[in-house]
Amino acid sequence: MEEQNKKILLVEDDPNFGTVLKDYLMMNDYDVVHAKNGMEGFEKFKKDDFDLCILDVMMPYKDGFTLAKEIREKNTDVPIIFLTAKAMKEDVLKGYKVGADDYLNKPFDSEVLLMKIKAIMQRKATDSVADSKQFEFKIGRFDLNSKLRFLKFDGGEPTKLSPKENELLRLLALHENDLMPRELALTKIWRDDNYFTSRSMDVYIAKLRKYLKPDPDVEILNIHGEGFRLVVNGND
Amino acid sequence: MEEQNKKILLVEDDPNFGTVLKDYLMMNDYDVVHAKNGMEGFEKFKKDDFDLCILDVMMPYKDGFTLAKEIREKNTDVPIIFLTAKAMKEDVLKGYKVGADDYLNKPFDSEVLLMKIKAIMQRKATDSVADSKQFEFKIGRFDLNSKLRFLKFDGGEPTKLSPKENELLRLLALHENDLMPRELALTKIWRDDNYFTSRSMDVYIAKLRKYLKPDPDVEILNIHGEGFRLVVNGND
DNA sequence: CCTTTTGTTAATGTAAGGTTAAACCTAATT
DNA sequence: AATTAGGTTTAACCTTACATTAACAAAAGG
Repeated sequence: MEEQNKKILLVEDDPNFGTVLKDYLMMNDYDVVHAKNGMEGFEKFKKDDFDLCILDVMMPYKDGFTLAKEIREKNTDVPIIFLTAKAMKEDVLKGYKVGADDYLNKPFDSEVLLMKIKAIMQRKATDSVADSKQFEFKIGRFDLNSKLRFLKFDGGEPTKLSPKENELLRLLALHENDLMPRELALTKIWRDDNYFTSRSMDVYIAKLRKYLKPDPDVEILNIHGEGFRLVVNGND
Repeated sequence: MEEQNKKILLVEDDPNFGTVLKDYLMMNDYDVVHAKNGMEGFEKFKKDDFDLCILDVMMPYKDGFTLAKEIREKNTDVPIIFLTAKAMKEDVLKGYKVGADDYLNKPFDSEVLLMKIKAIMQRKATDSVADSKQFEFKIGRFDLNSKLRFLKFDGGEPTKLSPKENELLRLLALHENDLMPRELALTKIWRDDNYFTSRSMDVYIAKLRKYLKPDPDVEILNIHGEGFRLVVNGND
């Protein structure tokens, strides 16, 4: 099979500008889905898998940041580029906190945008080839469905997991029996590594341990100063 | 564990601005090497491993782009951020072509730079997990897993090792049956060779001997004034 | 011997992790 | 507008893990 075009979600309320941009991107071999506001953007995001999101910051109903946060809850990896008219410092900072990959001030040159897109895609390509699209895990007698965010014990009633619980358990599961470095979880899930996020993470470890208690063969061990290790005994 | 600070190469010809920026970065826990021009920048780059390069574009003798190209020839991965006074489109494009990770126009807000650095480092954090060196050793009837920091006797329950215990035993294992000079451990693990670190090391030797007691064929011998020797009897 | 080096144990101080509850925030509902 | 609910962060307090230092005993080696 030939290489699939990259899919871009473009959320931009200005119909003229949006359409022009969409056409321009499509001319450059990207598949583009254009949403006219934050609401619609989120709906479309849920329905499909995108390689990149380009979000206007100022939109009616739901601004770009809010949308980005919702997107991040569903998907921690997809790159996000913000478009903004004003280059307010707080806005930029806010953007990076939500996990922006880049930032563009309107009006911008479309070629520049194209280069940024290329650069980001390249990073993704080299970056996380490995930690792929894996969403289902067997953890001892548990089944974790990371896409639907639930945890089942012995095929019984599923326990719902919050986004953070889910992401953390997923990261641990990806490294089953191996070290999952603190730093990794903090940068990937919390997008910041400081005293508070670190404490927050500990709180979540406690929650997960509680969830995992039913199976005595499953445990989360700490490696002092390094990180955590999800071990499943009895299958070695 | 002594978490290593990230190392940044800063190449900036304006002495005032360069110094201020360097200090600011160092205050934020980065190790910064400051070069005053492209030539010097490349020399310093070759001499060390950096996690990030911040290059001024306009510099005498060798501009930022040329330097970036040379850096890319040596290292395809290290992230590069360009600083530039003028926001010429061609420059931006040129930058991305050379493989820039980001682009900042002077004057810029230092907090913004900090966020960009963080964002870039986060992206990098993902792939650095995998690199496997030598972490597993068989020592008589023991198995040392130096990555997960545990020691197993006869495949039984693993004993957890502290970072220092682990490093020291690993060094001994690397020199199994051979002399492991005091000085080596002190400079590699304690990063200082004086009376106190030396005594500290002796304390750790005592701890290791205790751990290794279960196997009578394994012992740590002292070579007076020289160092220690991890010997495994019965397999020669 | 008698000085230096090493062996060992215990005491101390600090940092990291564990746990629980309260505070906070935002979205959804009344 | 006020309330509620879910999710997350912050705070407080406690426990455990580590590394260093001190103190004293025992070997080594000139």
